[in-house]
Amino acid sequence: MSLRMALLGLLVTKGPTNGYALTRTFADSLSHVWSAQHSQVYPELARLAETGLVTVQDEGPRGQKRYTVTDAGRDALRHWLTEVEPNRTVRNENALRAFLLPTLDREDAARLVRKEAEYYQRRTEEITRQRDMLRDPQSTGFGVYAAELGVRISSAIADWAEWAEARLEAERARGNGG
Amino acid sequence: MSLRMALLGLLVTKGPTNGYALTRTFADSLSHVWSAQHSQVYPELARLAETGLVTVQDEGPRGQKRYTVTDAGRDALRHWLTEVEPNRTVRNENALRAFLLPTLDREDAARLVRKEAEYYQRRTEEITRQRDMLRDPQSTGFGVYAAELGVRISSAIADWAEWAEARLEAERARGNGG
DNA sequence: GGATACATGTAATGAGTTACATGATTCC
DNA sequence: GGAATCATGTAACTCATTACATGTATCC
Repeated sequence: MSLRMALLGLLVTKGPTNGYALTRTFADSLSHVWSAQHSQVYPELARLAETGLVTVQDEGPRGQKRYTVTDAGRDALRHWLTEVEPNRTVRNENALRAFLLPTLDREDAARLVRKEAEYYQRRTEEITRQRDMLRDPQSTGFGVYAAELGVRISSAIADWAEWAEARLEAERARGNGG
Repeated sequence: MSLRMALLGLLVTKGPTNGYALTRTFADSLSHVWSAQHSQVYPELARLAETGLVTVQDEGPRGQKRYTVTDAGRDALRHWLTEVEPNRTVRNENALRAFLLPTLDREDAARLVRKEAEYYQRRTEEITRQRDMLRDPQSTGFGVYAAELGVRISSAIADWAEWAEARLEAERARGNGG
C-alpha cells in the first residue's frame, strides 16, 4: 500500500512522469523516506493503471510511458493519508543491532558504535544540506517536512551513538561486563 | 537475516526459550525494535535448528520446545554484528506521510500532524518509562541501549510533529498554499 | 465445566530483492 | 562505433502478514 501511495504522491507533486524517473527519485531525493527498485515500480504502475488510479498520458521515445494521476488516484491518496491508520510496525535494523550490542565484548561493541556514529554524522550533514535548500519559509516545496524529519531522526541516532560510546567507556572504566 | 539474528540474540540473552515466549518478547519489550508474528518465528526456529545454529534443548508440556543457541549460533551472531555491513534501506511510513503532507489541504494536514504529535508523545513516555527501569549505570542489562535509542527517535518524531504543526500554522497565517 | 492463556504449526497472499533480459538514444 | 544512460519488463526467491487449524494446561 505504501509504495502505491508513494507513487501516487510523486505523480501528484511532479506531474506526468515515467517509471524510470520515479525509480530515480526513490534512489535520490526520497532515499531517506522510502525506497523501491525499478522491478517493483513498473509492475506497481501497471496495477495502478489497471485500477484506474493513474493513466498512461503519452508514450515517448525508447518505449517511455508517462503516467498521470487520475481524480480517483487523488481521492485514494487523500483517503489513505487522512483515514487509514498508519502502520506503526517497527523493524529497525539499527535498533536491533543496538539491542544486541551487549552480546558483544567491549572492544567489538565500541568499534560498532563508533562506526555508527560516523555514518549518521555524515548522513545528518547530507540531509541537512538537502533540507537547507528547501527551508525557505516562503517555500511550500515538497520534501521540506520529510527532510526536516530526516535530519531530526538521523541526528538523534548520531547522538545516541555518541552516548553509547561514552557509556561503554564508563563501563570499561568500572571494569564491568564484557 | 535480521529476524534470524534477533532470535539468536534473544536466545543468547534469555537462555533456553520456546517460540511462544520469543513471539511474546517481540510483541512486548522488543516492539519498538523489531517485530515478528508467531507464523514467522516457528518456521525460522526450525530453519535455525536445521542449520545447527540452535538446538532443541528439551520438550515440555503442551508440545513446548525450548531452544538453545549453539557455539555456531554465537559465532554467526557475532559475525553479523561485527562484519556484515548494516542494511541502511529506509522504508519509513511516517516519513512518507510527512513527505506527502503538502498534497493535503491545510486542515487535513494539520489534523494529521496533530494526531502524530499525540501518538509519539504517548509513545515517548511509554518507552521512557521502560528505559528508566533499565537505566541504572550499574546495569549491563539488555535493552538499555535499544531503549535509549527508542526514546531518542520517538521524541525526535514528536518534536518534528510539533514543528510541522507550527509551520503549517505559519503558512496559514501568511495565507500561503492550500 | 468453561474461559483464558499456552503452545505449535501450515497456507495463501502480498511486499521486496536480486538477477536475468532486451532494446533505444545520446554523448564522445 | 563504443560507452553510458535511458527505458521497460520478467522470474526466482526471500521476507512478512493474515487467516486457518489444532490441541493442552491452568484458573475460577
